Amino acid sequence: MGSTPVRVRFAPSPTGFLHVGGARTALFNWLFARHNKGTFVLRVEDTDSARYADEYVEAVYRALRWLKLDWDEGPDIGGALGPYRQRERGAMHREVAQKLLASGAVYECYCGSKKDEEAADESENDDDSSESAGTDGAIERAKPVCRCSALSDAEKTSLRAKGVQPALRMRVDPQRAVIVDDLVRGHVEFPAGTIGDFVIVKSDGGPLYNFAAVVDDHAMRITHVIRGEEHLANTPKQLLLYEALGWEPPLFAHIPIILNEQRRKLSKRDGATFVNEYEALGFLPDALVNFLGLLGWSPGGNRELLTRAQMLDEFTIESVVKHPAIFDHAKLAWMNKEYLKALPLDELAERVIALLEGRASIPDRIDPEHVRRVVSLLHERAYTVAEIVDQGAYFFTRGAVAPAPDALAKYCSTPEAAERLKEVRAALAEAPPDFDAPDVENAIRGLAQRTGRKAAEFIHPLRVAVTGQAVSPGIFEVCSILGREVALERIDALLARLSEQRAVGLERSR
RNA sequence: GGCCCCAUCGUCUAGAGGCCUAGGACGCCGCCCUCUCAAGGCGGAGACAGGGAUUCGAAUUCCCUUGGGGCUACCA
Repeated sequence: MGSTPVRVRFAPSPTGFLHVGGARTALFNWLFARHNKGTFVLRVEDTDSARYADEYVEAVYRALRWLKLDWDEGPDIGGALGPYRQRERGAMHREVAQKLLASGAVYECYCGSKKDEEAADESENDDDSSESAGTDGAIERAKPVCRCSALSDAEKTSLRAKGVQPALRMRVDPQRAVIVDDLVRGHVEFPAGTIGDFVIVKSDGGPLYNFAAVVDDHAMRITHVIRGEEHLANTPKQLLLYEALGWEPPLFAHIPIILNEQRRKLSKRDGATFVNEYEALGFLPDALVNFLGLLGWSPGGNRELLTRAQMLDEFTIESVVKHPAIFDHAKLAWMNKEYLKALPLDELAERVIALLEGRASIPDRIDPEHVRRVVSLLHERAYTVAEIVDQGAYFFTRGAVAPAPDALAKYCSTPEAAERLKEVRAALAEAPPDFDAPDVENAIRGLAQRTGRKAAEFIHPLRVAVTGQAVSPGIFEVCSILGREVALERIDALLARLSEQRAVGLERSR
């Protein structure tokens, strides 16, 4: 088909942990590359020294690896078109900048940063507010015109003598228009007048995003730039650069942004937003990938649960939707639950143990065989691995459990409940030595039959006794897994507590 | 403010002029099962933002309005 092999890149800026939005962008790039048998490049955009932190580069690798999105070229593994860390590409950036300066496409600008300007502004004027509208003063403020393009050589040298270092500014013809033919958005036209002469190299010599991205994408022979929609407005600037350089631009695909429940760009305040947080909460990477893949893309039809292979097989840019998507935690949770249910018990048990072992105080009952049995009961009741650990806390320790107040109130508030519990205790004490689930069941059902009561009358207090909670998996299995010794011990503990409470209650009512 | 993008159930989406009295999934509600909770089964409520135009026919095309979002840095 296409004569040129596909090359795409994911170019995160390591100023924080990998965001789910970034992960989704990485995923789409990866899917596109793999679907087209192309190359997936990882490039680290670390030119903003103010915000960049080295540890975050590692965090990005880690998150990507956890998601199993493998890259073919990158800072860690190298590649023919490196280096893949933007700050190591300074020489090339400078060279291209010089070329642009020599051709007259850019000019030196001595205005100083906008920040300085604003600071100066604030100290003077203000308060002429609204009424100056309509005059061209208002227009000028909206899009300040830089006059440096008209500076004479003499003026430049004198400025430089004063120690003013110039930035490099792109000359943009305000009359023209720039057209972006986007793979997902179609034909988009930008009046260049609204772009203005933009800076490509800071006065300290550092390249700016739009410039560095163009130079690097070209050098790395990127064929398709797949990135978030927030970059759509940057694209005309980059296209202008390609044009000035005489380079053929890549194809662009701007994928919809991910919003929070408030319809805002996802931010830290929206609960978990970083990939590593999902890892820590016990989400499964395949589930996250499945969920993220369906945010802004659909294979068509009614399928929801897709394997990586299926996604990879069917992914096309054309089927990416245009509208933003809200990150729905409830649906992710459901999806994770589905993956949890499908996960082999051994593997789930390993994950549970890993989580348990990471706890400050490691519980005393986490041998693999035992955990496997526990997990077989809990794996279809929990949304995350972390939930299994929490819900099953009473399984991982031999000691007594503190009953939850609501459970106590619901099932153990009457003297009858204590009576039933005593009877259960006796019945369980006499159950067959294997103490497997049917043994427990027979013991309790038999007891119910003998006494003419409903099994539930025995089961509920028993559940509170052995789990401390009003809800749990089937009680017969729970007791069996816990073992007779632990079960009886916990029943005794509750019984003791109940009679104590009763004594206090009588005391009070006196 | 300016420029740009977007617009189907609460949410993710299917839908590329008649197949749509708009389908699926999550969530929600009810019933069944049942020792509680899940799981499972069955059923239910729930959307084409509004207005024009084109057409025999519009969720699907065009225009306007409204609404939402993004960008507007010597950040990326």
